[in-house]
Amino acid sequence: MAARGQAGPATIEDVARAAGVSRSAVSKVIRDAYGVSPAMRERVTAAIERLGYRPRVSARGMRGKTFTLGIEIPDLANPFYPLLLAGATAALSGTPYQLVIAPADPAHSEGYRALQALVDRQVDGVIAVSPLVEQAWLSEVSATVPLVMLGRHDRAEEYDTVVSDDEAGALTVMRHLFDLGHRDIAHLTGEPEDSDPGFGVPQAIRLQAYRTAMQEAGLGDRINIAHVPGVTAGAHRAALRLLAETERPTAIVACHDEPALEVLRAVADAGLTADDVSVAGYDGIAIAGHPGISLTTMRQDGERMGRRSVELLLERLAGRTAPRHEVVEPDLVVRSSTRPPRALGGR
Amino acid sequence: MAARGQAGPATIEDVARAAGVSRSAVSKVIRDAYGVSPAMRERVTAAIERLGYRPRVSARGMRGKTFTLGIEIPDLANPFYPLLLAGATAALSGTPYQLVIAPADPAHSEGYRALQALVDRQVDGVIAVSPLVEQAWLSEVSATVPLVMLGRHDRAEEYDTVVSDDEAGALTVMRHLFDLGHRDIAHLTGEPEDSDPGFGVPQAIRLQAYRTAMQEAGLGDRINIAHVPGVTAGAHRAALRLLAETERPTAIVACHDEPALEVLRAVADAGLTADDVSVAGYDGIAIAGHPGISLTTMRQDGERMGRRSVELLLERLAGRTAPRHEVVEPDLVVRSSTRPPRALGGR
DNA sequence: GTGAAAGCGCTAACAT
DNA sequence: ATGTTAGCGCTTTCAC
Repeated sequence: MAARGQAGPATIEDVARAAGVSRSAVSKVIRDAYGVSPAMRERVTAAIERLGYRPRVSARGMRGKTFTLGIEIPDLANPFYPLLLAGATAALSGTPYQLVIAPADPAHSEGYRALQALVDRQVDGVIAVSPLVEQAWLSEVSATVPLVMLGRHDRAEEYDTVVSDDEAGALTVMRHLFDLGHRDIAHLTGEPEDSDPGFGVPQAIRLQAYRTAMQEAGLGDRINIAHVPGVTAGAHRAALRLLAETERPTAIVACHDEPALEVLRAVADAGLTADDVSVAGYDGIAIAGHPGISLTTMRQDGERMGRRSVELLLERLAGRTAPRHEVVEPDLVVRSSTRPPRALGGR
Repeated sequence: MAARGQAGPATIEDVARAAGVSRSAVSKVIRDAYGVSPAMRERVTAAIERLGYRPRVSARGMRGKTFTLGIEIPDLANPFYPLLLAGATAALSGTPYQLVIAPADPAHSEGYRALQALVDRQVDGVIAVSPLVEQAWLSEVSATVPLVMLGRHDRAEEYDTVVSDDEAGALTVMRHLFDLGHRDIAHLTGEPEDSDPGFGVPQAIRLQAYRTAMQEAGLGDRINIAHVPGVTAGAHRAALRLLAETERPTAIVACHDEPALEVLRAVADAGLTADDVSVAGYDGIAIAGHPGISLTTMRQDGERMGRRSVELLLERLAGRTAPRHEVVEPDLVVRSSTRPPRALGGR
């Protein structure tokens, strides 16, 4: 497919020579800019084809765009994130842009590194999913390149945001449990430092909603929060501890689905069932719908969130300057992991 | 953190001026090349810090390396792939290289597009996970940049490969089922075109191993293969069909875990249990260990595979020229989804 | 040990 | 409509 002339891949120069035209002519053709006769376009295209020419993105980058959009993602192992990617990729198909992902270990607040790596590579736009980077730093980054912060509730003037309505979502879960008759509801989440930096991390919002809901239901004294470092990894043990309490909660709400799965595992390991303790998660990952799991959860439309993020970026590249802040509504998916508490005669 | 002088981010020129040295001096410092006095290094470092200078990767790319390794991955939704990424990322920490991921929809044989996008971006090395691209094309690519093909069994002189021993793995699953007493074992896999292009796609190897095992067990006439387009999406329906057969199989082996989960769902939906039909998958994804799932599977060490791929790339960058082909052994994980067939008195 | 200068492959402003 | 040319920010000889 690529027939090279001499050393290394063909350059724009090679194409120009082969087609008997100038470099700028070739450049115009590949960018389909104004001012090329059909005849010339024809010859150039043929030469490009024949030489298997591919423009070097680095070289283009020096003069402007790289046609690359970057997204920084923590923990690809959480099945919610690939949904964002699917949406983002879909929104990009048909455009000349390519999406590249920079993975970032959330544990070490590596978001900075990954985001910086993307910026260093001259991406034309970035999406950040890291919850734990400073707002000021993000503003600084967005002076260089359009930025969308995905999944955090703090708004800034400099960059766009896309979030799900975590407060409404978390309140909906609580209402669902109250409606079933639950009163002793525990909440399982990460370390306080991780959920409190003040810039509206989803887990922090959901935790606060839990508190509010309990208070307003007059259950302030039954508030029971398990802060566990490395939520997903620690959820199993933390849940076992909750289940061993003398006043065992009748329901456990986890800050998202991954730890919720661990809670379900703990319930099973403790020899209990959904009749003994109800479990709810958050995100609506696919496996929650499996009959063996059947986890009640709030579904977030990750695909839509990813898609919107890309669209906001494309708008910026098209010239928009006013910030936009999108909110996506989640919806409750009730499954058999939540049932009335036993005392009320579970079904 | 970044105090800019005038317009746009600082360049090497700005740093040179600020430190009162030449551009090449700065260049030497940032690459820590030979020939810089401690005094100069000191001043330059200070200036870099003060200006918040970051070398543009595009500019560096024009003269040589981009310090970027690319990996092309189909279907991030399959939890096996993030394992590869975790391994790859881990192997890269401490090196000056950054990993970028190019997602590729496997359905459209988009591997070409994603891989090409990476090459266009001048990555210093690529890992390809796409099973369906032509060997010849890969060889061509590897003339430009070191390439590791991950998860395919065809060997080439031009590039390195990392695979798991799929034949041994698939045979092990079959032996496990035979040992339990199963004879009517069905195999669920993708479309023949997807598994047969001749370059050793894992699914094709596993399918062949199934055939071989059945033949050698004298069960050639009970071979029962369901080829379903879009395995994961189609597995549920295909499984229901298998379960409705008059000579219903006592065991179903799926080509990997994702479709196996769908088979489990189908078993439940048909009102059956693991006592009626055993199910096995392949890959050893985490959820297979959940009590609600408990899927028997062959575990592949994805983390190790990702790590080795990166290491092979780094070796190439360090000068190795002879191709290397690594094989990683999978191991059987027995769970409650496989039991003796009912006729034998399943416990 | 340090700096001057020549490119790397493109794009875009400017001739023609 | 087409070609000429001046950089973009860096690395890398090669003099000093």
